[in-house]
Amino acid sequence: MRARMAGGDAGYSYGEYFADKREKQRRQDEAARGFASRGGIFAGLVVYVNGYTRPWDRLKLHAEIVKHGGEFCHYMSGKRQVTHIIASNLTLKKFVEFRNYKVVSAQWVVDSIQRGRLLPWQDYRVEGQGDDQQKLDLKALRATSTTDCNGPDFITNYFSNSRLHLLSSWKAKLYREALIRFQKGAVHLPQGNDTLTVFHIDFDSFFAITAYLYRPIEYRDCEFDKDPIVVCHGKHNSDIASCNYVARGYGVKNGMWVREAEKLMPGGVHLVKLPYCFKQFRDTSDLFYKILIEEFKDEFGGLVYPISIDELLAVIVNCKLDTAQLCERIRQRVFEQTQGCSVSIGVAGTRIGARLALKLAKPNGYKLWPSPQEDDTAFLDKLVPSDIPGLGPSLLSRLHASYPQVKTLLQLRGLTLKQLQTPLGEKVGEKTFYRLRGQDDPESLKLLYEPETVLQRKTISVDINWAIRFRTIEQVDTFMDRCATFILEDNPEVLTAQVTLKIMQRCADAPLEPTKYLGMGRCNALSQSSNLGLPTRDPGVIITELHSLFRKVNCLPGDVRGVGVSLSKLTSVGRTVGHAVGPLRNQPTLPFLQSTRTPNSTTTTTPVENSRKRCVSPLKTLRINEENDSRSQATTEYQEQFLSELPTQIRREINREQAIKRKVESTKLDKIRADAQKRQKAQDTCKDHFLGQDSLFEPIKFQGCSRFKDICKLINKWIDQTACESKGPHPRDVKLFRRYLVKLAASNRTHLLLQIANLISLNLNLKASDSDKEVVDATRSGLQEWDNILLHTVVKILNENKTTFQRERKVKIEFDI
DNA sequence: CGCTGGATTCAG
DNA sequence: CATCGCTGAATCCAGCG
Repeated sequence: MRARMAGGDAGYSYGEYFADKREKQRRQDEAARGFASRGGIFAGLVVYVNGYTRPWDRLKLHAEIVKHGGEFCHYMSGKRQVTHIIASNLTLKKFVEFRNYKVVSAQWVVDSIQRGRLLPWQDYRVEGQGDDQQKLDLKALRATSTTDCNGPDFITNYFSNSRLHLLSSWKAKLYREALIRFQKGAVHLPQGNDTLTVFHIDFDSFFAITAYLYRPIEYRDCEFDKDPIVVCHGKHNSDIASCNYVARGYGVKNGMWVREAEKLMPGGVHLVKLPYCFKQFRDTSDLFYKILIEEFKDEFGGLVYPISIDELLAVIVNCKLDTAQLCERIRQRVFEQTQGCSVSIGVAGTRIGARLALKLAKPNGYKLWPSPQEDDTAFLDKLVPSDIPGLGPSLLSRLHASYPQVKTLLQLRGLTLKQLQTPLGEKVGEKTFYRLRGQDDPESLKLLYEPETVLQRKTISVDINWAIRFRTIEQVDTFMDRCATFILEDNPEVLTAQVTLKIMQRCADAPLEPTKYLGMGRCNALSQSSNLGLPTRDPGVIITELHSLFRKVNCLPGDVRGVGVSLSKLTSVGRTVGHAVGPLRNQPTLPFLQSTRTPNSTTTTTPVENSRKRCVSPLKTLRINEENDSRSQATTEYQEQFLSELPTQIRREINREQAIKRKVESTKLDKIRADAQKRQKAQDTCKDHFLGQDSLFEPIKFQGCSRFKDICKLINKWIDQTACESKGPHPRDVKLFRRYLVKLAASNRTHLLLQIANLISLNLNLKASDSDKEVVDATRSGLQEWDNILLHTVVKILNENKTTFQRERKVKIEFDI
């Protein structure tokens, strides 16, 4: 509207006028650039000039940039992808506005043209100007940037820059894809008496070569075969993700800090530090697998098993081909199609043989391991103990402590099985014993013979141990919520029955800020887990559990340096066979734990499924209320919602056997009391960590228990005992229970209250569906009594504390969007 | 003795 | 400016009934 008024000519707006002007200018630039200078030093750059500049002004800059192949941009429109901004000085406001751009002085253009190549822009970076107060404000504004773990986008942003997350998540992806390939059938798996030829194929310094091939223009001068090259984020305490073989020649190793690597450089040798290029890592890996899966399988009938982003096993059953020739062919194809990445290959009749042969083949070669009949001592002699898979730094040091004289691999092979097992443990000792003899153990053969079992994930988790800094417990809670949400969104099909929280706690004597920027420093790893009883993917249930677990580990928020959330005892919400996440090992026999069918099919919905859905629902109801119209929701309506989910209405399922089992298992109330007293005694003598002076909360006791988990167990036992009797719970016990709940509410621990409500609801649902038709009458009053307690005591107290409850929930809801 | 939960170790 | 120290599995071990 404003544009139309301003423009003199009706129908020709400001926007259109400038669009025309820009287009005209672009055509002029194109012409000025001419044919000869196409591809000049600024090719691919789009430059914007902000304000007054020197030594060249805007006009001169425009002319020169265009002349040398760059594009000139007159306006910072959001759509245009400006790569560089030229300015002499910036107000802080502008600096903030341009913080995601490369802001350089005009001198950068002058010098680049003079030197005939694009100089590193970082050397000409322009900073913002302002007084200290302004700078302080600015600092606060940056603090909320991508390295603030309390920001909403932290996890995503962190992971998109983490090589280790790339490795893990990529492996998960490869496993999923391979699982589908194997489940599709039509794959001829090896049989017990087949002869295998195993090809272990691996890129030579994958990240380094890829980062080199796709390096930014300012690094164009380095050479992969001459210069020591590493991939890293920073310049001092940054991990080296990958280094080329030239760097390895100077003693550089993956995982080393850049500062250490620099120290290894002889005088005059410059260590080239390339930035990551995550997209190309992924694309190159995709291409690698594509080449091997399609071409290799189609031509030679090979099976492909994933190992990692840059590594795989290819297996041919009863192979009659020339393996050396095959290796050359594979290597050549990968090299050509990736335009410069070399892979090495180890070949053997066993996995371990192929693995060891690969060690000898690297870099840029292939090696055939001798057959079992041949002598392998010459091969083993070229390897070192750390080349044996499974022997890492810790176990090697244990070995060294036990046998200081044993240095070489052959000496290691000289040890007996017993001698290996003493320092390494029974299993690892045995595996090592066989590996030293070129033999596979059943464990590692499982991937080849039963891939579906191995490729199936049994736990899923998120771990973040960098940039973790909290001040308040609310921040910890929020962060755990985000972790849980991240996992659930990443695994849309899974249900979990166990959640584990791992906290990295700063060692008491470790400095508040470690050497590494935002690193975790020296820490204790603390973990706690909790069984949920029934598989669920309700964020509310999982989040509440995590809050409770964090309080249990008893770590001050300020000392948290890492957070890990892990879900285990997984099942699938799955529909049919062939799903990525299927039912897993040792499934409990309760009908609830079996995968359900498509939920919206009314004709096939059984009472069992009904009750399962209801089991998880009370919390959901609460959530929906809160999210939709929490303010206007009347208490009565709120209770009605809850009431509609109560088990009395679904007490239709007949399961005599389970009802009997439960009765047999249920214990006497006296025994429960005795247990509680015993625990009380134990607590009086031995100070529980939860009761320590540093405890975040004053402990609240119920029946002599203060640990929330014990209390939950106690409540379950109490229900087990009294719900199936005609009398129901004793009024005095109910009174005590009520008193406990009120205390919980009064101390703002609404999440625990919620957990108890959920726990009782789950238990009652279970009872209701277990009840035999004949005992319904006898059990009705006990169950009804418990329904009453749930509704009129637990939920009532929840309602009375809705304000705190909402405050607590509100934080969570933000992340559910 | 077998089971469970927590800690440690490794690989890539 | 730093900097992006993940994740799943196997194993071990203490404590329990």
